[in-house]
Amino acid sequence: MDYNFREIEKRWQQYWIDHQIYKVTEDRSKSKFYVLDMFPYPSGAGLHVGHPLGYIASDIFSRYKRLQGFNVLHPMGYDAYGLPAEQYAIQTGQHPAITTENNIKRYREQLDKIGFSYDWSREVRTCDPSYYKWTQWAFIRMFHSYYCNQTQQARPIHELIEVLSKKGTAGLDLACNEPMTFTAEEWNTKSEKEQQEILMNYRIAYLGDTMVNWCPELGTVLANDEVSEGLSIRGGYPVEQKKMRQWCLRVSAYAQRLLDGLDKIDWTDSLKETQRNWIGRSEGAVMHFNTSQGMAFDIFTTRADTIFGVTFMVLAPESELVKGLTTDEQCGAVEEYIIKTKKKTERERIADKSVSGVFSGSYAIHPFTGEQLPIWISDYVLAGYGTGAIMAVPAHDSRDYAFARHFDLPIIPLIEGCDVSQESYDAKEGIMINSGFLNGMTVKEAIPAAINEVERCKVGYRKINFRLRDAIFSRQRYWGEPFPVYYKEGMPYTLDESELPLELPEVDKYLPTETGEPPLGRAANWQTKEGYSLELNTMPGFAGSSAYYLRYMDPHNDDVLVSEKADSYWRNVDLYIGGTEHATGHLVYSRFWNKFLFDLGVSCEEEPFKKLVNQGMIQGRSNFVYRIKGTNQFVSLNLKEQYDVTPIHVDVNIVHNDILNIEAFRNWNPEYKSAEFILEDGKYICGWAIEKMSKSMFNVVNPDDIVEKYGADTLRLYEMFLGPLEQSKPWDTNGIDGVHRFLRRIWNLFYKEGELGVTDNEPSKEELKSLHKLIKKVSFDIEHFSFNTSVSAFMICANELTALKCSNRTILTDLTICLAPFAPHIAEELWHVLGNEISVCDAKWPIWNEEYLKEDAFPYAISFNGKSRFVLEFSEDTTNEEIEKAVLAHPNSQKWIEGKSPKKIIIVPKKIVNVVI
RNA sequence: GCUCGGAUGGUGGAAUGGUAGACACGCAAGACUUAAAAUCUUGUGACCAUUACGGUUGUGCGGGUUCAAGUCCCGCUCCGAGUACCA
Repeated sequence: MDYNFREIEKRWQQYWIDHQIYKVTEDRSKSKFYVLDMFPYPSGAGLHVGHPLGYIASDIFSRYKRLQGFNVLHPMGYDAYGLPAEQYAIQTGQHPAITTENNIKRYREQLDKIGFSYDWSREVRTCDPSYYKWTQWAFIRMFHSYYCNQTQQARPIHELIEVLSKKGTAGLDLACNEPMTFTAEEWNTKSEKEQQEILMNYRIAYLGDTMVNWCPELGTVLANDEVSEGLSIRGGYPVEQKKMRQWCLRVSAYAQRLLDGLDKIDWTDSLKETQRNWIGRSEGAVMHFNTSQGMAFDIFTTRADTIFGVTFMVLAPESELVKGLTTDEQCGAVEEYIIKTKKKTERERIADKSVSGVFSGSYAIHPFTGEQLPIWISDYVLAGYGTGAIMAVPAHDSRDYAFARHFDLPIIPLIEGCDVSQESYDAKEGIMINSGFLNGMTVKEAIPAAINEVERCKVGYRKINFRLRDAIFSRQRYWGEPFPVYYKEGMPYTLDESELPLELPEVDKYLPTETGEPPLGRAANWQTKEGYSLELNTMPGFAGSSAYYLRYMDPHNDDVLVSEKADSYWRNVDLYIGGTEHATGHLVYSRFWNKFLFDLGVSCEEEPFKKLVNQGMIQGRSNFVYRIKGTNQFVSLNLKEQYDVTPIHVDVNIVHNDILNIEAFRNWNPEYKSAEFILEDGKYICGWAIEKMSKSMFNVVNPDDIVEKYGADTLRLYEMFLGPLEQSKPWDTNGIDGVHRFLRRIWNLFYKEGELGVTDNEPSKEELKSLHKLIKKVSFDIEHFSFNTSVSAFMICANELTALKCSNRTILTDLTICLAPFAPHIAEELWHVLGNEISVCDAKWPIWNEEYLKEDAFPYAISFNGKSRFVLEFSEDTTNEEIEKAVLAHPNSQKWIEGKSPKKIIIVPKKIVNVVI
């Protein structure tokens, strides 16, 4: 019987469905293990061969854990809301729900072919009302919560209302937009609307006027992580800064906890570092400056020690302070400058490194020297960070230095021996000079000393600042979760939780209304609350993906997001596999969202993802043919130098091992119907290059084609064999024959000349050794995510057992179990061939026996002065004296000793003998 | 600019400080075939030698630690990823 993977894979996939092999329940008699993939956005292009890489790795791990006796939760779903479906809807009028549904169907077919062990009964889709009910529910809870900085947790807002009505703001430390102080009497005399406005300052989900990334092309605002270098991540359209009233989530309140939590989770250092940079904690001081105008303002600095080097102040053009600090005679110039900077898109502003600015006309007063410091306005200061104003120390900050040089402002060096004639001295090292009470201190001593003095003189206070901004949560789009919000006298109120889900209405077009309202403004007869109008924005993409891992625990529960029973059993994700591209988006929002739910008592773990592994990207490997210019003649790779040629991308699917299938090429494109070829050795050899996998490069490899040609097991093994999981690497179908041959070799251990040839005799010593070496290696490799080397270990073992002509039942049984996580179909088949009734998924992972791994003799590399020369074998109990004697007496040694007597002989047991001459 | 990775044959990649190049692709030779494919066997870093045994050299570059360095330390070069007027 031959290895007929098509028949085998179809049969066992059906068997797994029929027997509900992958369905899991909360079985408290077993330890749980939760393995999660980042769920995909179902795009119209379908899966290419790069997408399943992480899924295969997580599937191997889940299956391995299950074989070890764990109760494994391994679910899958779809991140179904997103821009591409909506853009497609705008162009074609096709409802995004239909596009999405079709794409999901396609994804599911593709995934099913690969043989994953997902419990599909737990599937979630973010666009499904029964799912987004809980996204809306979490939003309502955020709206009705505030964040207490003293206890570092979210609390229900009614508790705050009670405190405010009794004590006012006295003694409170709350996360807010603007610090406020008022008494209980003041609070109690305010109207409902005024009270609501005040509460908005404290809510975790709040409506705020903030500078947002506005993308005119997409007609929506975007979050910081959706923008890179002034362009939208989706589509690459320019993004500009605009002030808008938007829903925001107070992620910044959780900054310290998000930072601290990183120490408790098992993620890679680089990913943690990326999050630390994104959170951007910096310790420093807020300092208070009075001005010549009488008005005062605050700045933030991390270098309070450089206070004596301040020679001017700078405000961001968007800063509220600009108006009050501009003198009448400078008014025109300032206005002109602000208009000019506003016109620049974010991208232009970043690209434009030239220095610009304008003098406001007023002066700040130095808190220690009383000196007058001119106040400038420049776009190198950002409104969104700190207070939107800085003290400029040109000697020790490169940006201030460039500005000072450009406008010819004074530069005062503060560190002994530093040379500021060409550039600023930014390093925090050296001895302070020109700095009053700080003189003689090192910079490291001066920083805290300066802050202490600032606090003592009451000109400022110690402050920790975070770069992490609140998340902007509104999108002016159709295809997203509607907000469960209605407006009464211009103030937002949430729907009652019993009214959820608020379903997405139908619209006639997926474009903004004529009056510029979001697409939901087109919804006719949308349900309304007592005649009040509903919120027309929708939630962003990350809303639905922020708590999906909790919903998988209890996906059909209509009463709660997740029951206490399910949550307390599954707790959090033990292993999360996905790409690094979510480092500052999804992985921050999810942690925030989960911490909020933790504060609410909904989630019992503060961190959602205990261990996280990033799989690398799979790039494309493009193939080229070389057309001789002006002809329809193509020349093979190694002859192309003799001609003037144009390289042309050719579909990698009609190229095998870089050899072009000429017939397929002629049929590929009518243009090449009559193409002629200059061959080498009768073949046309193509050139190649590593590029992004994309349609336009004709280098997309579809997993379906690989499965059709080689089978799912070969695909799974080959994806792992390609290289280390975490590394980016190009897909190269060349080489897949190797793993396919390996599977056939395994098959041939069972079948000899078409007959099943498994025997029941005692396994030999060599067979046991080969098998147990494999068990040990594979167990170790899976735990360390070194799947590529475990595939190699399988190949070595198969080669050894083939050479030993092994057909032993006990050996083959354990081999089959080891293979099951990697190649489940063939393993299931062979497992049943061996006479087992249950699924191989429920077998028991074998444990290696060190007894079998014992060596009779160990090869010792015999080295002279550290250079290996030859190999001798010694048994474990050979004494050092005997080894020395044997080495020196060996005829090969004479050449290296050259008659001298060795100075020293180092013997490392089982490894090496080094003779130092 | 800053942060974090990485650099090993023709290719993908192995290697707890201890025989560098496992395993696989490719290539070459051979076996089986009328032939091809498939399969199997052998060889395969480079250079030198070849009757055999063998020798020299070799993990981006330059130093260092060590009996011993691809691996550890210091200084570079190049490549990749993330981030960026964050005060």
